[in-house]
Amino acid sequence: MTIYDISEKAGVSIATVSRVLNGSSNVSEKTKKKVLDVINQYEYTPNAFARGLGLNTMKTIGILCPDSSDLYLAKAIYYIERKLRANGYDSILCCSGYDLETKKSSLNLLITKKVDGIILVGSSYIYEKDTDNKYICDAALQVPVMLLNAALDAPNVYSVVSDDFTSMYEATLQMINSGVKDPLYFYNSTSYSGKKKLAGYRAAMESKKLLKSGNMLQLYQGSHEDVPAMAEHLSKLAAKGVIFHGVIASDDTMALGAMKYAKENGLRVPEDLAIIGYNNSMLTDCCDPGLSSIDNKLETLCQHLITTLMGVLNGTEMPKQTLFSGELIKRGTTLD
Amino acid sequence: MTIYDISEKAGVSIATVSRVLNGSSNVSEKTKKKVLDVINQYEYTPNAFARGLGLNTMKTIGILCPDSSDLYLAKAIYYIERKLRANGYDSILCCSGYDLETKKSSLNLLITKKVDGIILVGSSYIYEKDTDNKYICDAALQVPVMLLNAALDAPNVYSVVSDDFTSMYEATLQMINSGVKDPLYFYNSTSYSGKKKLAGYRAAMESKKLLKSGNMLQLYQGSHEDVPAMAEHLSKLAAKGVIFHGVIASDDTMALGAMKYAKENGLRVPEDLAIIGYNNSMLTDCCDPGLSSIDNKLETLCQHLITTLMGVLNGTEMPKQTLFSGELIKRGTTLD
DNA sequence: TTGAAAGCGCTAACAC
DNA sequence: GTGTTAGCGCTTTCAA
Repeated sequence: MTIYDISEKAGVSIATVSRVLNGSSNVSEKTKKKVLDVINQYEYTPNAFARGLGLNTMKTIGILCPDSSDLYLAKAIYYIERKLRANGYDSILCCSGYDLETKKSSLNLLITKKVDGIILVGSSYIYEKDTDNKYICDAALQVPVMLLNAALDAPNVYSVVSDDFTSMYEATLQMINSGVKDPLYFYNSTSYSGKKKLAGYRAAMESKKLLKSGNMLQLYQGSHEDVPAMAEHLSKLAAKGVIFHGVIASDDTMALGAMKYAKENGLRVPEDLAIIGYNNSMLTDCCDPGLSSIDNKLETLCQHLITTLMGVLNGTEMPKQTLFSGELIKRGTTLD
Repeated sequence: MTIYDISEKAGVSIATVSRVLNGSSNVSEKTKKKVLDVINQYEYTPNAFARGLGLNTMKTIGILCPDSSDLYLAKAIYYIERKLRANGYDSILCCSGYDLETKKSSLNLLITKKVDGIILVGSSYIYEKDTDNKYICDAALQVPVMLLNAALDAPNVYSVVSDDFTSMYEATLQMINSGVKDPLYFYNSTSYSGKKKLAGYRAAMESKKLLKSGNMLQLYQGSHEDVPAMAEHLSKLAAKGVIFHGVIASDDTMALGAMKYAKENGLRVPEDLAIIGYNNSMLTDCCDPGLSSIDNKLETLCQHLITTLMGVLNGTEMPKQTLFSGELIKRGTTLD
């Protein structure tokens, strides 16, 4: 069933059918009804490819993320997909992995598919070296590129980020002020946002003249989901004689690693070991006591990102970068 | 830049360019190189819409799931997306929610987009009443429909399921045999697979003549991620005088609810309360002791589902339904 | 208010 | 081994 069939059965031209289909005003009520009746009768739907070819768009946005099964990224994808759909856009999902090369090829693939815009989910897409970020600038030559939780100053690239520096800075201060003078920073990523968080911790510690040893900065490099391995990392550290009465983790999973370490070593939480996580995910309620964690307002970020993207696609001038602040949600793993 | 531009610059016809593009053998090495050089020089990529229009396919599969942020579904989507891509297919992700009406419209949307096949992720798409499943049969009139963890006997519908009945049956027996004579079944879904699990529990209990009260079947109806509410559900139950020394949960999150209940009520796990979860997710390592859980081989299921879909798309005869068995992974929350 | 016709960029059948 | 040409189904300008 094509537009020709409908036009024939309705006794009008294909142009008129097209007008009805696209809600053009220049059609008499009478013809409109006639056409609509035929369309409904035959349950006709226009061919999306032909329409795409004519309009040069299929109203589709490419979502690129390193790993859609990651708790945090999955949540982001969920929000983004829903909000895109509410704006009449579809989303092509593409998991790129964490390698620069596979990221590049995934991004190119998306471009090839003629998406109207691209959303890079997570901070891992931005690299330290400018030359490593060129692949994003290249993509932005074709379609607008949106960054969630990462920032890059380049034409046609828009960034929506959480103020990880300040969140971490304040969380660290709060822990120090509650009496923990030796909080350890436990992280697993040196991505764009990873660096901001680390800097926030450092700044807080240095403002109190408490950063005395590099041992307080612990980079865990195993699997992002392997809680026992995280716990073991801390156990080994303690066995080496490093002393800490608090852990500030770069995400909730890492914080659970600290929880497990505490349990295994007979430490009371928060009295012997205070813990703060990041992301305020469902994991915060999965342990006992509940995990204090930083809420970085993911849904707000996603909402804003989509709003910005829609504006850009409409040709409206939009802010190149937007920053939202986070908030520490206190549960049972912090003192005070 | 179109195929015409390339053909002109290379001094050949568009048919030849098309042949080179599609790896047709009937092109001399010399012309091939000539064309390829021009293509590379101008970084030409064919227009996907035009190709889609001609071939009537964009090699895209629609993935429908109720909630892509759900731990289990997110994992499934991840596997599916990767395996599709490995087979040269893209995926359009669409979150439908849990309502029948929104499921219907999401499914139709996907059809409208002319996807080559549709994957329904999770058992919530299948209803008790046959008439409620008609929307799936309708969709299957257009494109093959794959069901993950649900089954429906209809033309052009293919099902890949985990043997939840047997898994639950054996898990229950194992708990009974370890000495727990009053395990409670704690569930939150009456979906296709939810029913299978429940039936497995019942069968095991009845085989041992242990199912004495409906109180042993506890349906929790709150948020799927609200662990404290789950714990509270059990606390209230215990307060009412219902006695149980084991909990078999329909997923790991529910099991964590039981863990929290135990903690809050000073019960030792597994001595006073044995617990078994389902899905063998990352949550199993998020608590102390580690959660015993049923591994339903999600990656295997997904792999098989994609293989089947690819076969169907190639016109190969494929099994309409495939069943995989699960396995109880014992950790610290079970006796014996 | 309506219709005719020219693209949109590609594939594939057919001719040479 | 290569070129010609007829679609694929729609949108949109231009005439009427």
